[in-house]
Amino acid sequence: MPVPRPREPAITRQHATPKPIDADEPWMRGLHADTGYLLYRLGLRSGQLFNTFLQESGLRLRHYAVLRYLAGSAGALQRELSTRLGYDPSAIVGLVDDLEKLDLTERRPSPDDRRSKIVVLTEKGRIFLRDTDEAGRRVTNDLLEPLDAGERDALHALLLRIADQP
Amino acid sequence: MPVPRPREPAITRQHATPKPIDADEPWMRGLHADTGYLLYRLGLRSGQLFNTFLQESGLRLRHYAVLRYLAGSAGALQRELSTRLGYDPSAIVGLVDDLEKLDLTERRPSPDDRRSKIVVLTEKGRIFLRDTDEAGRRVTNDLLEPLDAGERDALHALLLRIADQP
DNA sequence: AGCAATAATTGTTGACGTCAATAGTTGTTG
DNA sequence: CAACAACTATTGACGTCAACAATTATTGCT
Repeated sequence: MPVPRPREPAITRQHATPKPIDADEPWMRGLHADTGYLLYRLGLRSGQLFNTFLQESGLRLRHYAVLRYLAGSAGALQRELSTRLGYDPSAIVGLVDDLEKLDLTERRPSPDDRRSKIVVLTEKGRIFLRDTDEAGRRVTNDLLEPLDAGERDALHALLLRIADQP
Repeated sequence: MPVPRPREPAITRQHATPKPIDADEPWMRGLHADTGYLLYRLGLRSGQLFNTFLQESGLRLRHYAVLRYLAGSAGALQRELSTRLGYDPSAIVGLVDDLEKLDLTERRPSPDDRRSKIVVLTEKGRIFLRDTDEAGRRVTNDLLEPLDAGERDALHALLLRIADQP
């Protein structure tokens, strides 16, 4: 017996005035009319590319996110990783476990708070990041192939502005 | 007994020359140093935003993608949806099932091939797209808040160039 | 007629997000 | 200072969902 897949989909708003549909309205112009949705779609593609190049090392994008963050901060509480990367605290546990098993990171006790643990990159972790960085850049180059150098910089700058709001 | 979580992560490449690590190398500059990864991250955020506004109608982003695509093509084989949207054929089945249950789309038999089915937007589907379009634009406006109108256009143009490669 | 290729579909498996519960630790406050 | 609330990391359970393999019906090739 087929269980209903999402929890009972239903259209809430009903329209009193069923205006005629105009095929030239902006919302009718195909998949990529909206910047936000376009961004989502490209993000998917980028993520998939990164995943394929990462999988040869046995890690996934989530692990990479942790490593990447640690590269910029030289030590972070797990709590910090959770909030900054947007993963559940319980997810961080497993990720750091995996990284630790590979000697890419290390858990150190916090001096001022015995509850917290500080996750730091090991030397091996830094080497790993350096080595995979080239592969990552190749993926990005592939993705941004239609743009020239100046356009890529412009894009990066614009994206950074969007990313840097809390 | 704790089962190993991913299938045994392992670093393949080993380095013979352990060069010293320079903290100013580009790959050490934190999370958003790479455009591709930054794109992935923003895509995630954008997707989450879209999902929250969609969830009031019981649909998710994938459903929206199908509707959006159909809006631009006036009828598509499921196979076509699969390849163009990048979802597995088996995923399309469920998505179209859901949309059909809401009378937003309709499966019609293909005249020349009895294996294929043509998915088309119903009138209700078009109305749904029109109604949700405004909400979608609000989401995008929110996301692109730090950019002015000209910059948004520039960003959209750049992203389109990237998206329009096969 | 026989056989490979294709479209939609089903089933299965593993990852993932969410939520609740716990142990150890800290800070607060009555 | 003792009781209690808040917080950190962790574990466990549950439902959802996406990727992959296998199946069925149909088509095209030869």
